[in-house]
Amino acid sequence: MANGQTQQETSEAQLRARGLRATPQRLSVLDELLREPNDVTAQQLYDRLRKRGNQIGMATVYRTLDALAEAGIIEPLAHFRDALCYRVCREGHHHHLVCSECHSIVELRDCDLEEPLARAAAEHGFVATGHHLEVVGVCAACGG
Amino acid sequence: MANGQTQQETSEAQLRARGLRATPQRLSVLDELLREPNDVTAQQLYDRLRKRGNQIGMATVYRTLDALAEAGIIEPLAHFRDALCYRVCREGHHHHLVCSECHSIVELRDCDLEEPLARAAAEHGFVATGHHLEVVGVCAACGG
DNA sequence: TTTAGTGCAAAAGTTTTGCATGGTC
DNA sequence: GACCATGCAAAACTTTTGCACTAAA
Repeated sequence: MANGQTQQETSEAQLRARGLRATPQRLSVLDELLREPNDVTAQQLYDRLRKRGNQIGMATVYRTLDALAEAGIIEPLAHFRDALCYRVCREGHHHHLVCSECHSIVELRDCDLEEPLARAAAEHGFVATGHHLEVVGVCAACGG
Repeated sequence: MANGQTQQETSEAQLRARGLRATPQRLSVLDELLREPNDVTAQQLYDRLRKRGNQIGMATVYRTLDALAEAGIIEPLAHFRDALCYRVCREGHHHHLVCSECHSIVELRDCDLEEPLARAAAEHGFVATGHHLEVVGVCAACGG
């Protein structure tokens, strides 16, 4: 990491900064999310953590994901009908390019929709608080 | 309607055009969706239909929603974590402005993202097949 | 008459909750 | 030591499925 901190120290600091206790379970969930570039479901996380030998319960996975999402450390994404997915928030606002075949994800940077959308929202009496843009397509590996 | 057809006739034609049988249940689901400007869940639809005296089972509501969505007559939207929502497809591609308080929806027309997004996707080896843009905000009624 | 669609009830899957226990600050 | 977090099991929900029955074409 940039200044010599281990990733774990960073995660701990991140949790404490939001008033959350840095428990082993939370750190392992965050750790697992950090090594996963794509979205994962609570069930997938649970399975991977157990496979890695982590002692954690399903309910804790859900409660942890809720807490992390509330703290803005991860984001919940609901693009697939079966279950809610989560992924860590990388720096900055960005959008996703999702493969409809394999669910792999590419980040699209440089979002310049903020202003025009805020204006469009205002025209309808809304105060825009955010937006989600998701481009669906077929990736090269899947025959795009 | 434009040419003297009743709405029911239109719905029937719409179903038949997709090779679906025009059953009373399907027509009532479509009818209920047509009078609802915002997204509704399967459960909400079921409740309203029963309250209106319609004889329909929950499984049929789900199967009907699947069939209508597959036929492109309605669209499934997954912005809330609790359940999948559906709404009829109005003409043309457009986006939604959703109130995070009351879930009410305003349509945003004039989407000019098609080309730039296709280009951005191509840069990552994707063939873009579509996109979803959703602006979240607080509507006037909810104190926006 | 053929075949798709329906209803019911049971099942599958996801997410939440109650409560006693344990760990963090 | 106070209080938050965890684990387990049970519950609550959403959605799917099997199967016999009904109705659309």
